[in-house]
Amino acid sequence: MSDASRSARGAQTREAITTAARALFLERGYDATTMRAVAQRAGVSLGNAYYYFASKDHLVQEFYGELQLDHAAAAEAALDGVRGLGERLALAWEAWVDVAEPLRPFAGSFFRVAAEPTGPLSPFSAESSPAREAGIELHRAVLDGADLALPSQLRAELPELLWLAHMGVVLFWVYDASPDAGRTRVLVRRAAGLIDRLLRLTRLPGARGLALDVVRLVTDLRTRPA
Amino acid sequence: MSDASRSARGAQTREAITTAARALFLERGYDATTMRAVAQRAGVSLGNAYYYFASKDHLVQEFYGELQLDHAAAAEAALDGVRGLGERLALAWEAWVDVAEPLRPFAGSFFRVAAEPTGPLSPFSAESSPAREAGIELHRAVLDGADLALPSQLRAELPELLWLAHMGVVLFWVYDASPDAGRTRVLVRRAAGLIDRLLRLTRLPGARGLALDVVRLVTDLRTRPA
DNA sequence: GTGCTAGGTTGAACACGTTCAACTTAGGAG
DNA sequence: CTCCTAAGTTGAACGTGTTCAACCTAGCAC
Repeated sequence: MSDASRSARGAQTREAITTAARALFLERGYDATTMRAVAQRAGVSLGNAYYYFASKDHLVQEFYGELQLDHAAAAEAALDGVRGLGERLALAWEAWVDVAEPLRPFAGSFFRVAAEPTGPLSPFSAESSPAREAGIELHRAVLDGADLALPSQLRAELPELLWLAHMGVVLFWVYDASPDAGRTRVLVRRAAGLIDRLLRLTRLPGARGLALDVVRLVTDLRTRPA
Repeated sequence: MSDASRSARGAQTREAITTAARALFLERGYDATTMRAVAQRAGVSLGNAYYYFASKDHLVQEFYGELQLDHAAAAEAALDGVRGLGERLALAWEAWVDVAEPLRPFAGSFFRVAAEPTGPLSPFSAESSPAREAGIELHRAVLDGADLALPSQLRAELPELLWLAHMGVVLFWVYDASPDAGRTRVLVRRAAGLIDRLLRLTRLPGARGLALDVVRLVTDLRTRPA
């Protein structure tokens, strides 16, 4: 068996499992979906599902990765030609709400899994490092395309700070039960505008010192490891 | 059997269960502690434990309530005679870090339980309403004792906003693996100072409008229910 | 053809959280 | 005393996520 066909055998089974999992998660939600049901619909044995996914939690990581890619693509398309930072931020975050919409039915259970600090799905875990880097990179792109001059120290930290703010938006979204995530959409649009204005305020001497102290705090906390 | 003695019988069993649970959580952590082990150490049957606590999750709610009371008492003592808002906020939050320290070993698992949006332990759930109100009340007291004049609209929303910020601190603390929660202590002390300065900035006309728009966003989001 | 190996596959078994129908006990009513 | 009710108590049973020793299969070396 060649490398290609050897891995093809495995890849096919793996895909069957993710397909079955996606369908069942959407039908019944995360908790009500059993590993046995996933395995059965995928046409494999229970043990075999665990050969490809170390745990039920790892199944959702698959969707998390897809979400990242979809968001990056949607954001890039939406941002084309837009220069204002507030508008760019709003569009990027709204794009996330759009692509994440299908996951809403089981967002809660998904989040409970992600919340485990030592778990593989935690946004701060080593296993999530690629996703985290991609998220920060996306916010760097939001900034790069904007026509807003900022103090360089602040500017350097801003991609990560905006990503953190985005994680806050995600948190809000998880708890948001309004139709079509309407409250999250309100939050996103107006918060983006407020952040824009807040950043412009750093031109004032008083506010500038405060902003730089915020940056200093963030860097200090990062360079003070466990 | 009088009401008092009737409930006394139950209360005694209930206390035996919480005592056993506390000991086992500290010894082994949340996940490694089984309901069977709790029941056995408490000297009751497995089913009986479920007569007093609807689920394993509900066991930790007991500690959460105690934590609230301890925090309120510790904060009140620490704040006596202190007038500066930044210092009051720092002391109140540091008091929380102190009283929460014993829970650190299983804070992660505890948090995973609390993170479930529809779960009883979520800080936004109806079941947590008393704890949430108490937390907001504590921050109102922090503000009441401070010698800082603020726009009234902002002032009215501030207790809840500071409580939300405190939830953010708790979030950071959950993910903080540094010895004695050192990073959280750094965050708390310096963030409190920054918040103080930020609030003073609202005296500037430019910043004031921004602050009031933040307040407006918060109230809009609250008055736009699911 | 005959091994050999590594990747793939299986289902029984385990420990767990949770449920529930049955049982026991305490105290008041007659 | 005897009954009655509500509170309290029990452990077997269920469904779950996860593990594991055993097994199978495809390709390669000879």
